[in-house]
Amino acid sequence: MNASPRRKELTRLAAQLFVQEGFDRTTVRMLAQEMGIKSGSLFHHFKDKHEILAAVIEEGTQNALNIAQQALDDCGRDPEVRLRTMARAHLETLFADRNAHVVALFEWRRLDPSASAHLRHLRDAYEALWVDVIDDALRAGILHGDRFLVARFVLGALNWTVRWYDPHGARTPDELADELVAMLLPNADTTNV
Amino acid sequence: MNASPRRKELTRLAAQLFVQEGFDRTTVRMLAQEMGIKSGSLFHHFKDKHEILAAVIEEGTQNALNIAQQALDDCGRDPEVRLRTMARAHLETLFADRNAHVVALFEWRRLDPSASAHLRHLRDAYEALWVDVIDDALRAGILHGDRFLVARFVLGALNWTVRWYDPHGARTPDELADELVAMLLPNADTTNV
DNA sequence: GTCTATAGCGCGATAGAC
DNA sequence: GTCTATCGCGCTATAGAC
Repeated sequence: MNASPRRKELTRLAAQLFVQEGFDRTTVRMLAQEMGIKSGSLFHHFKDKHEILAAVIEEGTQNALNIAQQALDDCGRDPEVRLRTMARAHLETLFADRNAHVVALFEWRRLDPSASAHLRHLRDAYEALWVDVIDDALRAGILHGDRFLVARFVLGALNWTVRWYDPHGARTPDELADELVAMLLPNADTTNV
Repeated sequence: MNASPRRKELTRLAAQLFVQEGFDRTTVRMLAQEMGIKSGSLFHHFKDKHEILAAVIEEGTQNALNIAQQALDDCGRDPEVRLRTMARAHLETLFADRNAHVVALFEWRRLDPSASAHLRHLRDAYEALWVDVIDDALRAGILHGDRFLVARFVLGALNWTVRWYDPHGARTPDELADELVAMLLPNADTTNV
């Protein structure tokens, strides 16, 4: 869609507010103030408030997809390494890149139906990446269970970290990802990472 | 607090709407209609909209605590069984009992600070139950990792099921709980449940 | 305990000047 | 591309009759 640098910047600021306050409680006046303009001017860039949300979610999901794909391309073929790579990439987009991916996960239901239909393929592509990696791990015998269930349980564990994890606390996001993988693959040699 | 049967019933109806629409998008007019009264009458039972949320969350957390505690009391001392029991109890309060516990998990941040402070001990008690069970599993050597991290990962995986699991689909909530435990304890004999 | 009526406010969005 | 000004609506909550 429209991807002017200005609009990109506004989308980035919107993502921050949507994470802090939630979409419903974020007003167009708050968004405008954060962007240094008046609320009326916002509607020159976006046709309505929901289009801002769609832009944030598209950005967040696309970014997660790009980062995960890139990381997978660079990490070799070992199933355990690939699993750890995906977990790290996921937490990186949630906590380092920040905001847009969190909004995509937690405000998806606020999308209007047409935007949701348009963005579903992006989300599905990201989930497909995960199912592939899980599948490799299942075939290698280092994980067990139904591929879709395992993928959703692992993603759930990762997504929920948004609610309790402090990225500036004792553990880095990478360490947190490694702890999750270590819990799932107790027999692997992960003590000397 | 005030726990008249009438208020209990209204709280139950409110929980349903809060899950369907989210707290912010649920209006007092919608709540009143669902309860068969006019919106002004609502404020005879609750001093404001936030007090309704606090009542729902208290109900949901207390109920989760009661059910989990009861289930643990009845299930013996085997660490694996206790873990499975907790997972089943958690999904039962999310999908069978329905609604109030879901609201407690997903709308906690909408509580005003005083209500949040007042209810924190309930949530902590429930989490403490989980950490105890996880601790037993760690000491028995059937799970590995940091007690708090493992508890939060497992709870995250369970909580996120609200976003994708259909309790009327192919798997019952109990089966889903068992699948999660089977993923975590791959060496246990769970094939003949 | 529920009603009617409405106060008072903040919201999303628009119009037209610059 | 941003401004000022404002419309029209729906929201939470209140007041007072019944």
